[in-house]
Amino acid sequence: MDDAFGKGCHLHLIDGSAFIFRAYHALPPLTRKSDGLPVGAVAGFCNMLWRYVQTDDGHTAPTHAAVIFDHSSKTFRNDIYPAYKAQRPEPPEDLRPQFPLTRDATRAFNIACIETQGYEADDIIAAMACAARDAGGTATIISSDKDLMQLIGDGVDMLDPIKNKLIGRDEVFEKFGVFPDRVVDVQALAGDPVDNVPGAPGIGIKTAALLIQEYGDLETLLDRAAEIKQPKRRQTLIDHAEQIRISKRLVTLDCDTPLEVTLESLAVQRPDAERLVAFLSEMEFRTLTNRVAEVLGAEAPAIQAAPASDAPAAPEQPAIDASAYETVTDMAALEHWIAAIRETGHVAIDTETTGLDEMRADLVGLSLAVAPGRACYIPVGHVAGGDDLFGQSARVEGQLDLEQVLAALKPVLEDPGVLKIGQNMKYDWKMLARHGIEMTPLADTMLMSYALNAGTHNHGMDELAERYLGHKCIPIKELIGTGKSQLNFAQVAIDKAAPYAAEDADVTLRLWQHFAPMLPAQKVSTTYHTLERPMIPVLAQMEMAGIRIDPDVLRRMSNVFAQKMAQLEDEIHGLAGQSFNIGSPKQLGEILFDKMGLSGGKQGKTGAFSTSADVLEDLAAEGHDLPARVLDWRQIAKLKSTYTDALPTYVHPETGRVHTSYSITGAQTGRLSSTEPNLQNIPIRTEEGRRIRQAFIAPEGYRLVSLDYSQIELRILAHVADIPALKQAFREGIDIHAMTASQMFGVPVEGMDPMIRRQAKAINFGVIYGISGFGLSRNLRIPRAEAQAFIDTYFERFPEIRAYMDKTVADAKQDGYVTTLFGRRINTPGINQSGPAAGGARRAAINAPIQGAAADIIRRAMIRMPDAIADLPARMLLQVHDELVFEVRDDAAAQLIDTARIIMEAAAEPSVRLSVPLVVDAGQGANWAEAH
DNA sequence: ACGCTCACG
DNA sequence: GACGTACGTGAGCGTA
Repeated sequence: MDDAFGKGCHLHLIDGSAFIFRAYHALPPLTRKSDGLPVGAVAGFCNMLWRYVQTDDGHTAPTHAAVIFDHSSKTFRNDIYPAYKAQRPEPPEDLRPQFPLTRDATRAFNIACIETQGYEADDIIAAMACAARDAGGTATIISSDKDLMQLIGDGVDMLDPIKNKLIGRDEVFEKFGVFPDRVVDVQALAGDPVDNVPGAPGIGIKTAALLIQEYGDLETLLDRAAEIKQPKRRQTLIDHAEQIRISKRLVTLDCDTPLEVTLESLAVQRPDAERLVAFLSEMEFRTLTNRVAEVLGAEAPAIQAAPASDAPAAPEQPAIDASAYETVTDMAALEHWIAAIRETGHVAIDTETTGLDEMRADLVGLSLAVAPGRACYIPVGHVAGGDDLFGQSARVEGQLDLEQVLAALKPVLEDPGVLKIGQNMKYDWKMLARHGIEMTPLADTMLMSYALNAGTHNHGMDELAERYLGHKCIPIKELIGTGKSQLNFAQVAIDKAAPYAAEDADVTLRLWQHFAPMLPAQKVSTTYHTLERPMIPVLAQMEMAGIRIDPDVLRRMSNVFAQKMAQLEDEIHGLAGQSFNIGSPKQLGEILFDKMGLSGGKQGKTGAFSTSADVLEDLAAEGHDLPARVLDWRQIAKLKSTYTDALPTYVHPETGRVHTSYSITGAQTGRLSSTEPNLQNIPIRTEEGRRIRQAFIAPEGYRLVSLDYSQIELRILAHVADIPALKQAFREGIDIHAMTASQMFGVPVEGMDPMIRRQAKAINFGVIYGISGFGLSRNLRIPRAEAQAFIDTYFERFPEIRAYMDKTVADAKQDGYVTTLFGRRINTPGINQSGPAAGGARRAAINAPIQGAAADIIRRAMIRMPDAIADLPARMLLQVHDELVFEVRDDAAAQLIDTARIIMEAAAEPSVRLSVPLVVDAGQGANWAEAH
């Protein structure tokens, strides 16, 4: 280990957040050439760090150093005084993605990177300065922040990095009129408008210093306020004594902030030349890369403005060898791995569990990887294969205790300076969150693949390993078997489990190394960092929250449905003249078309008759009763089996709620999908189905709130295709379908025939889907020629739409992908095919940027939502593509609606300034039916 | 395992 | 002129 921190040691504490903001404002908004990622602040930050590392101007050189960052805007000070820093504007959009990069930069410089949830950088700096002094060493704070000046004293000084000027007691007196030990008293009186520290009205630094000089300290002053001669000043101090005391607590930095690292671990290390140069060249900082390379004697890789699409030459890597992994069975070995993680600054992690449902499964083991081929498995929950008489299985000997392992790993898993890499991180995040560990920061190879390859292939690990590493993973089936006799992972022998599990971590790490440089090269860094990765904790928390349902409501409905179905069954069998399985399309087809001789065509490969609702509706319209009854029966059967019967089986035994799972990569367009159960397809279109939503309820004292975007896809179309008529209609807030009908058929919007409006609506939707005459004719049940005539008229009236469609398809053909307004990339393989498949690919390409942009917008809203509603007694529970559902305490529903609406309506900004407004409708009630 | 049907946006 | 077709999902059921 490092030597103890003590006499002769000198600690430098660099105020990272101040560095970032200064760099951001000092420099023009630079972007990375290859992909447009904003990097101005990172560039300035790196330059400052480099200058700092290089400078040796006689000021005591540090033996230890750390860069300290603010972690989040909410700190314990908000509990003391809610308005603290409240009016502070959000950091600019182009700065935000740079925050994590500045952490990366710090690590690349081989300097410790420190931040703590709930504390400001200033608090950590104070605690570390105290610790350094208490240990007999000294500290220098690299900052010019006046709030830190109170810390100056014996053994602690400050250095303004811009002026390169030392700030000591005299400089503080110059600024505050008091010495450092009384600075907080002056600040408490004077307040600080920038941070919203109230202080005493009408008293500034000058007056405050005068008062403190006269009375010695703040408490004495307040006690003896009555003696003050000036009447106004006297009254102010008496009236605002409490406010002044609060102000003092706000500005005071104490030594008690918990530190998550030891001073010893901050020993100054020479930057690893290769790593630093690699980082700088990835950022494409040409000048600095060359300079650093020269000074440190490393080779500067050539920076390409537009890297070739073929994969860069991969460094030599050890082959994947499942027998080479370590099984960790004692704490000393675990500590070794933790040290290795701290050394590399990243770790690939994978959890093994007893099942796929992360709300119910138990942890069986964890695997870690720090470098290719360097991985381990930590078994914690393996049991002997056979059950005993009581169905209990014995825990296998020689495993570490789960809680002990997690306690040891927690600091590093929550350390903002250590990147946690996973494949489908949401799963592992939830597993660990159930044990009180909230991993951050995160990288997810599945999401990286999605950002790069959506539309091309799926993003499961086995598939990625095969495609990108040329490696076939050990199939899980080899361990647990298949079918009825399938084991759970806990029952797998440790010597079989370890190679499999550790391999997963190893593969994940290698995939991360493979994908990381491709993100910037393929220009999807911003998508990954702003639209994919931040979804992990947001969705994990929604899923863990779950939504309450009332099983009794569903059971009653189910009984009613059962009776109705029995009744209809009798009727249908009577009409058919025989008994048959109505649920079998095959048997139904035979009854309808063979036995009864109705007209209807054959379908598809199987040669079976189609009995889809379309067909049955046509038959019913011709006056046939049987198909009409079958339609009724099917509707009820669907509601019963898929909803009223199935939903209660998903109620979690402990939470009493239903926890869906969202797939971030489930849809090609950026939409989420929802499984087990799918809560994105709960009925609403028919009255009977809609009632199922009454079973989705809020607990006593709470309400459900639903907010949904109105016509978001048409609005996006209006914007991206730049259609003046459509944009104007949205700006004026008029009925968009009526407007379309009016334009097409030349009828006034007032008193419009509902049928005409319906047709226009169908066309509007058709456009979004890549309209065809055939599709429209079928949807509207009108002759194909008529439908085609509608479409022709539509394109005449709105020529910009055709231009947009043609351009989108042309882009797709040329690039092999389309992009959304926010830069999401959706690949379009098959766009250059010929034959029938080409039509489908073409329509998908037209639809993807529209559906995808809508998905991007609601993702942006969701990512901002937790912070926005943090102070409300409310939780976000569900997302249904253009709708968000919340649970909120009765008294705060209105406030939640206000807040969430603002976030949703402004979600595109500031990345994209839409030329049409986004409008959000809101509702609330005791259940989802009422809220909608 | 796969196709059909149908629930949603 | 023919091909086929609205875009994106997931679940339950019947059939092979």
